[in-house]
Amino acid sequence: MKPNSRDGARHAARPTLVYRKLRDLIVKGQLAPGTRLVETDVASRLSVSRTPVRGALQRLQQEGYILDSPSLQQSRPIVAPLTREDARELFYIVAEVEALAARHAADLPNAKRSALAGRLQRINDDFKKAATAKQPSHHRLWELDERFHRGYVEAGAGPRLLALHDAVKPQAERYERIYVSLLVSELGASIAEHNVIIRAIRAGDREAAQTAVQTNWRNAAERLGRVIDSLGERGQW
Amino acid sequence: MKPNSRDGARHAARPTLVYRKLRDLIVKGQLAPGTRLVETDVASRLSVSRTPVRGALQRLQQEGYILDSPSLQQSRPIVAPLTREDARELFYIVAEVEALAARHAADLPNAKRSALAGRLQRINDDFKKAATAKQPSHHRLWELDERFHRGYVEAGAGPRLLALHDAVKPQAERYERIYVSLLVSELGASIAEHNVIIRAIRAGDREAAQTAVQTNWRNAAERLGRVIDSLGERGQW
DNA sequence: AACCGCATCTTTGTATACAATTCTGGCGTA
DNA sequence: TACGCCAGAATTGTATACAAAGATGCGGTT
Repeated sequence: MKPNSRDGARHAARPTLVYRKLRDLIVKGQLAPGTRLVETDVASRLSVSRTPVRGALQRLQQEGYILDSPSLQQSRPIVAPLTREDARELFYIVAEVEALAARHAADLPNAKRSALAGRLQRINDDFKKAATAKQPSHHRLWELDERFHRGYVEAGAGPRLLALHDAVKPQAERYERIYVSLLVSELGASIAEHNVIIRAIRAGDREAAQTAVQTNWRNAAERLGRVIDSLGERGQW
Repeated sequence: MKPNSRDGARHAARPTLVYRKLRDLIVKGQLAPGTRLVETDVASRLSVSRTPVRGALQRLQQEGYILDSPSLQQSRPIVAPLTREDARELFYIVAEVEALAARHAADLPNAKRSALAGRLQRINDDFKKAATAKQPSHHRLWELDERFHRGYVEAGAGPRLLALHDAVKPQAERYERIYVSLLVSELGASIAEHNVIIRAIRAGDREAAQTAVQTNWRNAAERLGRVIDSLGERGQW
């Protein structure tokens, strides 16, 4: 029984596929915080052996998506819980990472910078339109916000910073996805903060760009904190 | 070698031992940049099977100590090269990570803050003494600088930020270890910058603390960049 | 009924066999 | 000589067998 006998199509490494699949399930909330992850279960569910699953679990653990129960000797991984404190710390980290990228984006040569600013402006305009629609689509709002931030990160970050961003950001997404519905009412603040970012990048003012992004994420952290307070934490019992 | 602070008195798992051993060899430069890491070689050299080695290599790769050749299908890991660009990006990342920790340290209650400031002051005084000795010990200088920074990071960082710091900082150490001998002449600047950090923490001024740490590391990046220019890069050919 | 001890089951850790892929070197041909 | 091709070696990828550690539950004793 060799599952790889006839699947010669796309060549993304298998452990990476397992990793992505699990990460996706965790980020989207399908794997609830606190869930035990059993190697053999995951393996049979995804039709691979334990070996690639093990690699994927190690990666996920290192990035913070799963934790080890402090039981000695053995590992016993569970999906990381979502707590108010963790959210706050995480958002403050994202703030610094993206702010550094924005700083570098503001240092780009003039032509690239104004092209970037234009792209961001258009995304933020769409964002505003989507936010003021009668029935705002959560998914669309989330996607536009994501694209906005990704825009300057990709433009300004080097390979290391980009890797760090890719590792950290999806964990913030875990929180955003759960609480997004309750944040819709405060979208006006986001739009205004985005505009400050755009202006700083267009002006090539690195300090202003860095600060504006920090402010945007720190404010988001505070908004999220209030929502978590009212809704409760998940996976902590 | 010093055991890591947060992994307690328990026997470390074997993959972790392999991971630490390899990381140590890389950080200390015993495993030269560019070196191929062959699973079976590492395994036999450390008297374990390929399984735990594989886990260790995956962790090292994810953290950036080793890279995969972009050759298709298979992995073929090599020790990450040391380049001027990488050093710069890395130091700017450390700058933000430690600066965020310093910000939080400056938010501590008064008693803890001044105790911390006192500890840092003593370390920096020792640093100054060691720097002005007739024959400055590189190892001692490096250790005191390390302790200085670790002081406020441990005081201010939460679990996530601390984990991030532990993952990123040793990579900066790779550069520091190689070029430390050429940086001794500029220690005066470091001492002065450290004092700015101490004053900001003692005053409880979060913005000043964050900025002071950023400045310290960005200046270090520039100093290091000049040294690399004159000495050349490693593992890149 | 509550509790303890022990056998068993579950789960993770390690080693190893085998498959798939990539690299190397030599040989023939132009 | 230069080039390309093929066979075999080296290396990584995957599956699986077995070992070790921890959890579970049953039956007996009080």
